Amino acid sequence: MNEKQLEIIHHAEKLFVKSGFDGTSIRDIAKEANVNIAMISYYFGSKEKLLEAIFTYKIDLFYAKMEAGNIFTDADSALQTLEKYIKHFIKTMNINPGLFQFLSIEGGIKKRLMVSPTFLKFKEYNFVLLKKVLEKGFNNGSFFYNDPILISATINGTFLNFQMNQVFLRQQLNITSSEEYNNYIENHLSNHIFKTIKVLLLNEE
Amino acid sequence: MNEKQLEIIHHAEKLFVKSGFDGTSIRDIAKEANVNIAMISYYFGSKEKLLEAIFTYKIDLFYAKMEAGNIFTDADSALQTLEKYIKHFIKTMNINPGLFQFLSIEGGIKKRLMVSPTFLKFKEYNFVLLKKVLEKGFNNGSFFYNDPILISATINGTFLNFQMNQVFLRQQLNITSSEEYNNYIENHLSNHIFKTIKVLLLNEE
DNA sequence: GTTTAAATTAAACGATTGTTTAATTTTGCA
DNA sequence: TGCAAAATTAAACAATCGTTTAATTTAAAC
Repeated sequence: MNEKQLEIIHHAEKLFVKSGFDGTSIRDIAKEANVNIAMISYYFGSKEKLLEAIFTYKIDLFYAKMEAGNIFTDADSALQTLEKYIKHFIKTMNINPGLFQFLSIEGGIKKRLMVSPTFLKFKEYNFVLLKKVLEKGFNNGSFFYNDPILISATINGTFLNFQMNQVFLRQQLNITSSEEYNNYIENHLSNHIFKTIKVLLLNEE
Repeated sequence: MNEKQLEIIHHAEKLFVKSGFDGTSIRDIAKEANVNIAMISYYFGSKEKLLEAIFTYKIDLFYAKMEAGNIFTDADSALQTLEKYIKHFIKTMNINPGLFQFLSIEGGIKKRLMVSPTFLKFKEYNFVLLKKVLEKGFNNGSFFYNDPILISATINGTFLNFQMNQVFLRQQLNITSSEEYNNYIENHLSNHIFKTIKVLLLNEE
């Protein structure tokens, strides 16, 4: 991918996050990326193909960053691995603030199932990874709540809530800058999610 | 509101949930609701005003249903009130499956801040209600995790995740019908969310 | 039964949509 | 330098968008 294509992807993503796929026009993107309207069809084929290209590009970057995290270390306890996973996941996802929200919305739109395969694979990847993270704890008997589906729903959902609810939450938290908000997510929210899952897993009853 | 207006609202909501606001045309709505295109402008003024009307209509219904729940009973413990709240919230919200997702997406779209006041009030309402639910437990010293913002993020987020992730989750859970899925949400998911918040609140460390 | 207002319709409005065309410029290689 | 391929452009394409118009039908009030 050349520089111009990356420029298009970058600005298209920004606009898609802000206004949604259907709420963003090719001309909006062309203007923002400072390219001719025809260049988008020229490089990507169509608006939908551009969406797909953004999906695969961003998701591949995510995969690479996640692998680079080296979450699994034999010396770590199951709980330590879980903490590493949650914090690394949020940090990695938060490199592009709003991306997770965008992926979730557009990947979930029922009328646009065309992009879903890439997104389903992405969800599958995260789910399999989480199951692997939880495995050790279940096997050695230190984790008691064996339901990866509900656990992943809570991790992803809580994080997603902080992206979709930004206006309200920033108001409540009295946070004015985006940087401060992202810091809150990577620190306080990370800790909250980890603690929540931790007490859930360790509770014996 | 007369019968025809309700018909428009009903079908517009259905289509908005499926395809998003920008992904749904006035003609789509008119066709589905079996009315002339001009009737929408005639009754609601514009497409955006229709969106606003759906917001207020559905949210007002939600308020009424929530109040009818009579969550607060002096005889109940703080934990029992919390359980009632979570289960009643999900049951009420799930009367219109996908509505919470739709409200979250369209109410959060940054370029459409015009509808936000209604939605911000709705969030405020839910937040204040949850704070009231948690109050007793904090006051009598039985709850130890005093952070309503993060707690509400986990409750709402986990529930939202089950709406946005429907395709993937139904595949994982091997659920084929929508009814079965909604039952799962109102039973298993409700229990999961309650248990998660419960152990989080009761943990002393 | 007549009158007045409300409801409903088909048609047209200009603006915007995603995409394509055909012409021109730039680039990289022989 | 000359040439073929790639990149870039402005313009036009038909389709669709939300909205309005003006004419007609239906309903309600007197």
